[in-house]
Amino acid sequence: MSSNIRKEISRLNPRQKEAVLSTEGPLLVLAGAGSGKTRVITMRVAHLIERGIPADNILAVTFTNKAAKEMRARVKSLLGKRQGEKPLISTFHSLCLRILRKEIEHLGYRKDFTIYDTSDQLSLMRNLMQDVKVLDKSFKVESIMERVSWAKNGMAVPESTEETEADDLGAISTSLYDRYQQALQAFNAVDFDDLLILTLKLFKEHPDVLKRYTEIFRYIMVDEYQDTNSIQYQFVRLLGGQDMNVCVVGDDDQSIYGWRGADISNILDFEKDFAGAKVVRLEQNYRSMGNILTAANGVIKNNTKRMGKSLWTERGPGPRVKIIKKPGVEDEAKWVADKIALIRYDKKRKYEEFAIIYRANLLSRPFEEALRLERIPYTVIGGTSYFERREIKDLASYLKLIANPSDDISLLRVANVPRRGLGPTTLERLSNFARESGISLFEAFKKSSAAPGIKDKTSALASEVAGIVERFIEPFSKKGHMALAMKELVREIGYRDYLFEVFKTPEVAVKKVENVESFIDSLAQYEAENTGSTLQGFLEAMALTDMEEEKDEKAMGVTLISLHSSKGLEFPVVFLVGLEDGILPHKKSIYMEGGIDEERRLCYVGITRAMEELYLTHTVNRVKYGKDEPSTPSRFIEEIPEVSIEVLGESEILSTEESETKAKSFFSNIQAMLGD
DNA sequence: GAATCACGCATTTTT
DNA sequence: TGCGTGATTC
Repeated sequence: MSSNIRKEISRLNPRQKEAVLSTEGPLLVLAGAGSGKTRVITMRVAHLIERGIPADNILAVTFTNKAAKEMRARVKSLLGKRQGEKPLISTFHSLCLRILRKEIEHLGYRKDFTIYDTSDQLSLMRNLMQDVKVLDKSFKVESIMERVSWAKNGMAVPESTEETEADDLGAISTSLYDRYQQALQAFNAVDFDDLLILTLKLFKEHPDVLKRYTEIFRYIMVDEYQDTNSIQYQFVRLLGGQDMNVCVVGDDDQSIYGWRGADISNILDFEKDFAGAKVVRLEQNYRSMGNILTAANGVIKNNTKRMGKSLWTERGPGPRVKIIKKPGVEDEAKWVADKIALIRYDKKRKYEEFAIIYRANLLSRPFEEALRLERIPYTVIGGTSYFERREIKDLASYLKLIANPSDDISLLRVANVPRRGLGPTTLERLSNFARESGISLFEAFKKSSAAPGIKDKTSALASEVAGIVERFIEPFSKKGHMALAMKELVREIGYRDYLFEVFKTPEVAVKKVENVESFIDSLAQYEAENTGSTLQGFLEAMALTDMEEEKDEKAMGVTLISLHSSKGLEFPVVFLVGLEDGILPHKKSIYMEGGIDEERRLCYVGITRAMEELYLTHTVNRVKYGKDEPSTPSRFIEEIPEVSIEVLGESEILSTEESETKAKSFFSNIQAMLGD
């Protein structure tokens, strides 16, 4: 049965094999783009199991659910008949949640805490700002929340922020930091940051607990190590224990999340930080043709702080990378659309084989228009296009409240949903009442008749809300009856009518009602799939995994995607568009320390998405916020070795390379015809 | 409470 | 330029 794995391993290249077989001690696998990284990780897991390591002692950590899911599937198929062996493959956040659910009482928290997602965080912060009366328009809740998050993660404020307001923003953020954290505790809630921070705290303050986990997770693997922040780094170190059988896999050249806390020095300093570490470089690329790799290597070698790596391939050089200059954005977009139509016809490619990749989502517009004009199907990935799921949030807040009545933020959210006459003034008064009496808002709702300034009628409404919540606690705790309870809840609060009342256009309202239905369905599905299903469990799954993720895979037509989201994907034909100074590198990054380097990595990520053909486009004039402004080609274009590129002028459609092959085939066709 | 207007803002994104 | 937000008005 395990010969299957051995056979698979024998097919690996020498470097890959080394990475798979080096199981003891710290190991850094520098996995270049397209070097078969996932293959190596999954095979390493399989190999450990085959070697007799109990699956329970193996942990693989990823950043996204998608990555975890894929890895699980691949390990499963590798293990063949030994599928009963299930190593833990999880995201950082789910792993920490798992640990906290068991251990958080060591830190003085309650076990049944609620998880606050980004929008909960923002509502909470908004409330706090109102309390402190810093509802100064000059500061966005988002920027304050961002600062607080940095502080929580022990991160220094980035150098570049404009000095003047930086101090004020900093001061306000620090003043809100404590209040925010206290509020979370009072609401029996933790945010995404806390999941990691508290677990780290737990390990630091309770060596006995840490010891238990180091004894369980004897072999650890971390994917996308270049994206780890300081907390995650410390977490990995601690969990590594004495043995330090820690294998981190990543690519410093693809570190593009510095702006949200990822610390590239984690991977750069790995050898120094983990004594006796071994480094394996995966440089053979199985994705791209030679010229594309030459271009990628040429660009990235201009970064100074890096481990050093050069991609190569056994495939031929392939066509050269084309550089296209167009007068304006419409010309650029039209050219790309035309080119796609042409290549599709000439080379019998599917639309799905093309991608248009840009630095910022707002650059997608002209391309969407050009594609629509030519009737070319496309899918835009990411951006704000995801529909506003207000209805889901509303209902989820009810559920959160039922699971945890101390959750003031959720109560505030649903108090007047559907509208029942509990306006801002009433909520303000009840909040004050709660604060002064040292009780939760929920308790205040129940005792609202005692609150100052609340009329009897209003008080009745408030206690009715509390009543609904209380009445549903029991039905939701009954095994296998949650979906039913949910339906009942929707009916009881008259949520459908509310949706039709709020959304004027019936089509929109119908859509919303459908979303509600599918939300109930997903709850039913959750119940069906999980034997020990609980409301808390469902809410967790909801917070930690995107319920909609399943359907984004069936992207149809040409893919339009940002550079960031394109990481990890590949396409036969890639158009990297808007390659101009100010866009890539982005003008805001220019003044940030290490900003240009990160932009260069972004460019590298873009280039390495292409398998066969790569087109880099830029314009002479670009419309920016309505105004036409002259643009300069990206400095990164100059860094591409000339041997690998061919520059097309403003009016050319075909490169000389392409004209030549076209001419050749034209002549051979003529000859064939004459021969007949 | 809804409709309208003026204003300001405008990378990148996952859990 | 175009969108989303918050204020203003009926």
